[in-house]
Amino acid sequence: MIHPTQNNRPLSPRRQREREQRRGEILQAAEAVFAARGFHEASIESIAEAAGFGTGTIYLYFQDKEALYAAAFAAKITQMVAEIETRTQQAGDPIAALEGAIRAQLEFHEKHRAFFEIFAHHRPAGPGPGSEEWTTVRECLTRHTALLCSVIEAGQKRKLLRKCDSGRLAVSLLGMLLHITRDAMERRMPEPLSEQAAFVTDIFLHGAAARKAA
Amino acid sequence: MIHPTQNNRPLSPRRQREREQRRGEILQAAEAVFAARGFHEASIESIAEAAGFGTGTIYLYFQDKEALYAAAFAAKITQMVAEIETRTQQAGDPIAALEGAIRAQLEFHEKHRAFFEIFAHHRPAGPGPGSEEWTTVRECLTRHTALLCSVIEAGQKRKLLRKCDSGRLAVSLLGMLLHITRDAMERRMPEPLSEQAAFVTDIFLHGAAARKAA
Amino acid sequence: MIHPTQNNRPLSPRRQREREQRRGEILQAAEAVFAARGFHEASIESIAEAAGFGTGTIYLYFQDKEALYAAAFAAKITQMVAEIETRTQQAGDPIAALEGAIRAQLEFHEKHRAFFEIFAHHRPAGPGPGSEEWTTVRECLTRHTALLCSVIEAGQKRKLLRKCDSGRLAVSLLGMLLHITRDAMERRMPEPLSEQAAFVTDIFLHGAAARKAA
Amino acid sequence: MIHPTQNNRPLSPRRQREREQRRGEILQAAEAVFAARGFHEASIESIAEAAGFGTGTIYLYFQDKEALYAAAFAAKITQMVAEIETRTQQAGDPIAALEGAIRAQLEFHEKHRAFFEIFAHHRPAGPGPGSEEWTTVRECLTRHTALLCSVIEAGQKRKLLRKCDSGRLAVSLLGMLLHITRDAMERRMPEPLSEQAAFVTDIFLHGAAARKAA
DNA sequence: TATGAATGAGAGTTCATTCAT
DNA sequence: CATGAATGAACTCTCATTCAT
Repeated sequence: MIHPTQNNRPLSPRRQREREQRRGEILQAAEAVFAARGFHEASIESIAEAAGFGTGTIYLYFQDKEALYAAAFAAKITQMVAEIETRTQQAGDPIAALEGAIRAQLEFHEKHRAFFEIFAHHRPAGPGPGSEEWTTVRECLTRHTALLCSVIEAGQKRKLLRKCDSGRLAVSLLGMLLHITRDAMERRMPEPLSEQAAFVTDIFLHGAAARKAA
Repeated sequence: MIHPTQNNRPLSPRRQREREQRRGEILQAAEAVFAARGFHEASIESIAEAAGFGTGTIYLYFQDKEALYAAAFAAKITQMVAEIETRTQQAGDPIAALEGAIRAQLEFHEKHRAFFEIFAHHRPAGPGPGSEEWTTVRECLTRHTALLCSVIEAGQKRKLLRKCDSGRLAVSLLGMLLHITRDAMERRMPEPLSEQAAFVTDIFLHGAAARKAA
Repeated sequence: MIHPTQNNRPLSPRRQREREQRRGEILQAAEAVFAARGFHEASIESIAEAAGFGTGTIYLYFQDKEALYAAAFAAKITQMVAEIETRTQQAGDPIAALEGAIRAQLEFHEKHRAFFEIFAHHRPAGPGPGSEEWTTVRECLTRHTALLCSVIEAGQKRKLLRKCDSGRLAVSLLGMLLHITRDAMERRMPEPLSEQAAFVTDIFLHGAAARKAA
Repeated sequence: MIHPTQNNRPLSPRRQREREQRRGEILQAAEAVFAARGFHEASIESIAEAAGFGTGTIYLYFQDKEALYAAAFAAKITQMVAEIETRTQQAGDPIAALEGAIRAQLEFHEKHRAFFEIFAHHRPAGPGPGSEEWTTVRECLTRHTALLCSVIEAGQKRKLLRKCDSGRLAVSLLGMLLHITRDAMERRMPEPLSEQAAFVTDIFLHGAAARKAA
């Protein structure tokens, strides 16, 4: 995953650690700049400066701009997935886990608005031949969906959720979350996104149809 | 809406028609190229070539690249909204209208895969001060959401749908549709998207929760 | 001088006159636009519009933009030379003629400020191989200098002016006039240029040195 | 005055010197190309090539084409003013200083014919709001006139020159010098310009009028 | 290893000029 | 003759990437 140095002999653990350290700093700067300006508007130079390195240095750690972007992207998603996972594990039952996941994701979107803008707008270009840099990203996204899937499947096992393709359910739920966030941002809505967690959970579980009189 | 030629006196109907014709050709080419490559990667030259015109010609019809993009975008969305609207009007009751809208949109996504890529990915950057070219686009998107809203509200009036913020419902539904499409495309799923219409309708109406024994 | 039509057979006097008429209109528009915007900033289209013709029409009367510029330039200079000449002929003696010429030129500069800006700034590029369009212009400028020369020579014949190279004197005088105008314009001096006529005449005739006590 | 690199921390003296060096090379190339072709006809690419750099490099040293032009212009004028000043300081009395200034300027025109073309032709467009790049240029030109003024005023103090607006006198003299040069160049006169120094001095001091019998 | 000056391909855009109508 | 839509070469300027130090 790490951009290979010219020289292939193994780095000392010390070197290795330092390298990871620097890579991390760059990633963090990259995330901030990409989030603030978007992919095309963010220049390598500005990222380097933000990270406190020279321009050329970036290329010692990342193949090119796309790879850096993909790496930053992946790192962020990974972090989000982790946060969501933590929350689901704290829940007592599958329904609570689901609501936890929903809430966690909305909170994450909220805490990382700028990133979300990019996340929502500049994604890997189609399935295409796929520039291999995106592979990692796609894997992260897959893990994200998979996480929701497993929560849903847990609910299905306990007969709390309908028996139907959990993948489709996960994708649908995710779509709701993403678009609700996008909408809130486009309309600059002031109230916290997480306030919509209950609504989303409710709709996802019980639907929009009026309940028949019992 | 049409980029004015320097000269403001009215064109002969003949000229007028030809102008619209050419404008349309350019828009079509632009849509294809933008969809295939994305905004930044699409060059004006490639669009001009695709349209069978010289580079400079584009600028006789559109202020600049952004305006062209916005126009292509808006044209497409307008078309989609129209198709959905038609379908909802053919339906007998609000629930059928809802399913019609869902199906129509998925079919549209399917028929215009390439466009969808940008539709989903390169949207106006934030609500911001907005580079006025986007105003049209935003209006179209708003009309799209509004259309879904009105269908939902019709259902609410007939007590077929729950009484809750129709906007939120519309946004949620839209999110499901968008993300399901995205997912299908990213995974190059072969079966037609419209096959998922029933599923989406069902989930949207009745939710994912297991139904209590009646 | 007139840009040849495809067809070389002589035009009817009627046609001929109309042609000259149109050419004149274009020249006038060109002068105005060039003066207002400068050579490079003035577009053929704007000139055509100002003249009330189509863009292409310009090319029926002038080879290209440079030729048009040169023609407009020459026309203006010709006009200026004519005005100066008239004034010198009204004068009783060579000294008065000289002052008349000076005053006439300053007045012309003043009345045609915008033109002067261009006149002073965008002149034929060097002596170079000389793009033949400029020949006319150079001839006009030569006639201008020659006019001053003849006035000076008249003064010399009457022993009112020193016997020395009249050409050099003329060029020096012209330089004073041009630069005084330029200076006044650059400093946006409000008082009329022609007020400097007496000063220039005095300096040109008697020099800047203090006069010895007689 | 030097176009700042993004990074504002001070460069090492070494770097600093090299930077100045390169900047100088570019300026020199720019001067040559601008002089040969004029502002609009000179392309950045041609200047870069003449300087032996890549196109982009120019922009590391100058904001844009205008700034480069202004810088080249200003550098040259500064040099001219310096040469003239030196010469005036070597002179024993104001009259000799005046003649020195005249001779020095003519010599400079001669040595830098190509530059003179633009000096004389492409000056800042009007005083206008002024595209701030020109400020430097205007200051230089002002210093030039001021230098002549001070020489003239010295002469006036010693009663060697008439008591009259020194500014007007300076402008007049400058006009003579500029136009004499222009005329010589347009007519490709072979003899050195500096040969006209005595003539100009004489005319400027004593005028063109025939001297009354003493 | 880190740097950042240099690069140059490539972008969007303009406009003098042409030519089918 | 007159037109003005179409053209495309040419422009300025940017920025990802390289490489000598």
